Amino acid sequence: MKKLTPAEENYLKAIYHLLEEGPEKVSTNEIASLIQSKAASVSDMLKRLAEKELIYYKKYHGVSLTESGHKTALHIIRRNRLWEVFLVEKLKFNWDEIDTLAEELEHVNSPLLVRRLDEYLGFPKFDPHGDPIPDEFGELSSKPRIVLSEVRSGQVGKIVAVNNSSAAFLKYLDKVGIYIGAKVEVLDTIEFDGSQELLIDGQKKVFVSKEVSANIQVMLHPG
Amino acid sequence: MKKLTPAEENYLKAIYHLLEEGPEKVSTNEIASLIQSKAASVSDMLKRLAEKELIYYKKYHGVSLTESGHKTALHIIRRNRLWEVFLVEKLKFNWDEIDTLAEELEHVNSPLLVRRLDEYLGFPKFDPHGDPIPDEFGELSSKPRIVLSEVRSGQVGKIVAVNNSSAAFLKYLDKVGIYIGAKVEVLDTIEFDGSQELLIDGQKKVFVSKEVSANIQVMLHPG
DNA sequence: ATTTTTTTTTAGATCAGTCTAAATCTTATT
DNA sequence: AATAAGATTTAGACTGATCTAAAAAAAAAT
Repeated sequence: MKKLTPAEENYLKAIYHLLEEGPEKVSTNEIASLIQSKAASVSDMLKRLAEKELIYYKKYHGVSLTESGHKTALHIIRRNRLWEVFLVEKLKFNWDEIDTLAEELEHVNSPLLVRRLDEYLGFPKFDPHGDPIPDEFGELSSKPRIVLSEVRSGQVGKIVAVNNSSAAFLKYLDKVGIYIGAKVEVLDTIEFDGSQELLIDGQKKVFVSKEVSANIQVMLHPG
Repeated sequence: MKKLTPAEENYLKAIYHLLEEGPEKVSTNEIASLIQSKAASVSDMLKRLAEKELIYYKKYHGVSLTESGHKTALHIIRRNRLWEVFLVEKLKFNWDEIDTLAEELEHVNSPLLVRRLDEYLGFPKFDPHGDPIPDEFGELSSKPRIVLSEVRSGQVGKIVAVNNSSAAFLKYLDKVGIYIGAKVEVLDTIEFDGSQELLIDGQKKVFVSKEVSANIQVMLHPG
């Protein structure tokens, strides 16, 4: 486990996030578009990451993470999300201002610093976006929460939290029958605007905009 | 005031620190030895910094900071020292563990982040080493404190604080006649081990080890 | 005032990271 | 199955940052 450059860390993180969406391979172009670079640059980097045994890479056939790459990605994500908590909880940033800052802070790689920060923040389990924070061993301590807008059609989950507690928002949820603990199935996602058709508790169908679904946290495969 | 690379920031900071020692020009070799690189690398970088009008640079004749370079250096130092305070005050690091971490954190350059951090820390005026923290405008809010071990022979100052408040340390200071407010002149510094011969209040001569003098803060040119 | 020593700069390489443009491989279409 | 379309990789170039070795300039010593 040698030290990685910030660029290498960013690629790993991107691959992890793309794999999170479901597929077991991600393509060069997908990575390029996510990290806003060009396919040629990605190709280059993939060779380096493969050499370090952080990814499985077969030319022209996409990549996936090795055990080591997966663990490393989770450590990077851990740092990122702990800093996000710090920025929001301690420095009073809004949760929409923290992404670029956390992206920079996450590359300061000192296990001791991360441990102390974690402790200082009270060992938070979720970041301000509702995403889970991996523990010191790269383990997600609980079933991952996911934002409803990122749940794919056909998947079923349970609503566990909202990211926006304004009166207007909560009143709206109440009106359409969405509440914490409700079972929710995504029936359809409109690609054009990201809006979704939902089935609440197996009975009521509702249509919600992406602005709404992006503020609702879901736990997949509820018991 | 465009964004600088971490390397550029490190060079600026190094030049600033060397100029702080008194001279109005610093040499390529001095910089190289401070930042642990080679003269050739420094030469290269100096060209770039001169191009950006951060330093005055005349080949073979050393460098000094321009107004803009000076201000920039102070901003970098501000970030560095605020993070040092954070690491010690909030994350409970010892003041000897923070240097490399602060070196990395200082390169995250976001004015808003720095302002919020400053506020969160209660607008500290000195870092854990006793060095002053420049304000938002790059101004040192008070006469700079300096650690006694860094005072050169011949200079005179006033003792203003100690960094170590252990009973054993304070008892020792008392015994040799060192106290807060005492006038101190550095008569001699032994290069071998950094120990110093001091003249306290123009009367008493004492010999102190570097471990001792590194824990004593002095204000130069007392009134 | 030469010569020697030291310091500094240049020249030329290397590495990481990126790009554009061209070549190559895969996949979809006919 | 041949070809066109699309994705991916290579080739070659550039920037930033570094290095070693050689050349050049300044300072010190004779």
